[in-house]
Amino acid sequence: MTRPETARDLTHPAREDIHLGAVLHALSDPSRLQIARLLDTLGDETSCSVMDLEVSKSTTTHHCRVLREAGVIRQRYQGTAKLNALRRADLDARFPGLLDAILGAADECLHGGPHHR
Amino acid sequence: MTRPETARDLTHPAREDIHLGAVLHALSDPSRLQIARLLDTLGDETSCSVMDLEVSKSTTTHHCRVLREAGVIRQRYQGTAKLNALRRADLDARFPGLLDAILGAADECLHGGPHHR
DNA sequence: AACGTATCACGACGAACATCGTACTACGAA
DNA sequence: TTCGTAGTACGATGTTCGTCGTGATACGTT
Repeated sequence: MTRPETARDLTHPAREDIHLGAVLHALSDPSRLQIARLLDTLGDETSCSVMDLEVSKSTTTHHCRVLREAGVIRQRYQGTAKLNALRRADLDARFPGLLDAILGAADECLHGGPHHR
Repeated sequence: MTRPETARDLTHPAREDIHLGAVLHALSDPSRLQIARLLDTLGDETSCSVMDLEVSKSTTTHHCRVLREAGVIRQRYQGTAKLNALRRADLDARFPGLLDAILGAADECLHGGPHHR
C-alpha cells in the first residue's frame, strides 16, 4: 500500500550545501569519526547494525543522522536495513583533501603512536 | 596563595598531545575558524586586538583559549599584547595535510558563495 | 495476516558550549 | 606613582549536544 511518504524519507544536503563547519563538527565526535572510518574501510554498503560502537542503538541512529545532515554520508534503505556510504565524491569535490586528511589523521591517532588509550 | 610567578602562564599541549577531535571541534566554530584564517594570512605575530570578530572581547579571549588548548595556535606575551601564531609545524607533523585542507576549504567556502569580494 | 527484526521518532536529562558584562591584573608610558 | 591600554577571570544565562529508554514504523518471511 502507498505509505504517506513521511516515514522513510532521508533528506541529504546537495553538494553545494555541504558546509565546512558542519562537517568538522560532525567528525569531531569520536563515535561519528569511527563511523566514518568504518565506512571508509568496510565499503559503501555497510549497515548500521554492524557498527559496534560503545553507545546505544538510538545514539548510533542519532550519530548517523548528524553525519547525513552534515553531508558526510549518504543513507538509503534496502529492505529492513539502512545502508550507509561515505559521500566521498561530493566531499572531495567541495573540500579537496579534507576527508583524506581527517581519515588519515584518525588512523594515525588510533594506532600510530604511544598514546594512552 | 600558591600563585606561580605570574598569572600569565600559558599552557600549550605538546605536539604528541594534540588530539584530532579537539582540533576538529575547535575549528568547527565560525569565529575560531576565522581566527585561524587570519593567523594564516596575517602571519605569526598577530595580536588579539586586530581580529575584528563579531563577538565581544571576552568571547574572543575564550575562543583563543580554546584554540590554544586544542593545540591549534601558540600564544605568547609581549608587553601588554598577546601574540598569536598558528602551530603549523606541529599540526603538519601530526596530521599531514589537515590544516591546509581545512584552511583551503574555508577559503573556498567564503569566496565561492554569492557574496562580494 | 501475523510475526520477528531492523530502525526511527520522540521526549527527557545532564553536560558542555557560546556569549556576555563586570571586575580584575599586568605592562608600558607620562 | 599614576594612568591608560590589553587582556583575563569569573559568574550568569540561554542554547546545543550526547545519551538513553520507550513506543512506533517498515519490511521480509511464515
